[in-house]
Amino acid sequence: MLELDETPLRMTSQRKVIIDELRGLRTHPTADELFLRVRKKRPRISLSTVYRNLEQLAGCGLIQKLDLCGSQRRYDGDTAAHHHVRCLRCGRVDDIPSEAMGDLRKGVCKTCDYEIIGYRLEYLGFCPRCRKQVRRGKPVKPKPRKKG
Amino acid sequence: MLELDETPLRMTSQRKVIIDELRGLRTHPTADELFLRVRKKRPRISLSTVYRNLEQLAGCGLIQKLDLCGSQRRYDGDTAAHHHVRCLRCGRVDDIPSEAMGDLRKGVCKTCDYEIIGYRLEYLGFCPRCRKQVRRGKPVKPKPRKKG
DNA sequence: ATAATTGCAAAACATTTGCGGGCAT
DNA sequence: ATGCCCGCAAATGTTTTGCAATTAT
Repeated sequence: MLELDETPLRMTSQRKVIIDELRGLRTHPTADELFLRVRKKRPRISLSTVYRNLEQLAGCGLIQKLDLCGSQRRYDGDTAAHHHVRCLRCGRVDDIPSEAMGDLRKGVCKTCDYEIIGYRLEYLGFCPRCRKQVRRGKPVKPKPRKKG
Repeated sequence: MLELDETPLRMTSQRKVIIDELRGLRTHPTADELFLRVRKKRPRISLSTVYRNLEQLAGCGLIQKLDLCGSQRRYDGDTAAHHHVRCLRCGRVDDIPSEAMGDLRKGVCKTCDYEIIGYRLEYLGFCPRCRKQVRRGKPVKPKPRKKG
């Protein structure tokens, strides 16, 4: 597993607590959930520091930013590609172990223990127009920050 | 297809323009994208009216609220369940026609004409804890609005 | 020493809500 | 006439950013 001291990032205590806490969880917390936990160990830490670090750690490949349902982004200490289950009632998010993938019809999934109601599938790629732009070397820029 | 006059909603001109515009698009606009278009026909309409109507129309089943990648919610005039492709460069979202589902490996999808880079799969259901709550009749409430 | 990083405050964004007046029924 | 709905403005919730002080290198 990639470690903090193998990156260009400085090893601050805040950073270390953030990454340790995140890696110790299997629930893929939002930034503010993580903030509440981290604050128990470092009471003076700020929410911006948490956000900033999550961004940087994801940029270095030490953690993964998730873009799932819901209004808040979630973060994952496991950088391997895998899928997730989200609870429709409490919002908790867990991993789908690869062994469970065959077991995901309606009803209770034996391996992940969720009652599966449905799923959401979104493909990602380049539309016809952008394919050309990308081939011509124009960079992938997601969309200007506001006001067109 | 379900129509406006079959719902308890009043048939205001704003509402009609919103639903017509949305149904005429295949790109699943965000609220503000739709607002810009609708404003050409009704220059005095407000963004809140667009949001409020999208919410109500989705509640009545005339349109569909989408919860895809990205920071903004998108809306779909087609209420049938289906999947989507999102362009990683411009953010455009299109339908995946069901005939295309077999054609979605890496490379250019013949039917939808996107270059497919990957996909995102999220299962939805009830976690072990909430399963019990739901069985006891406790309602599905997503999470209190803020401040615990 | 120097440059990255922090905490705080404020800005930026996306969405929702309160209200008084207007319009569909 | 009733009350749903509109536009406007303000509030809310999430994430980002500017800045001066602090800290890892």
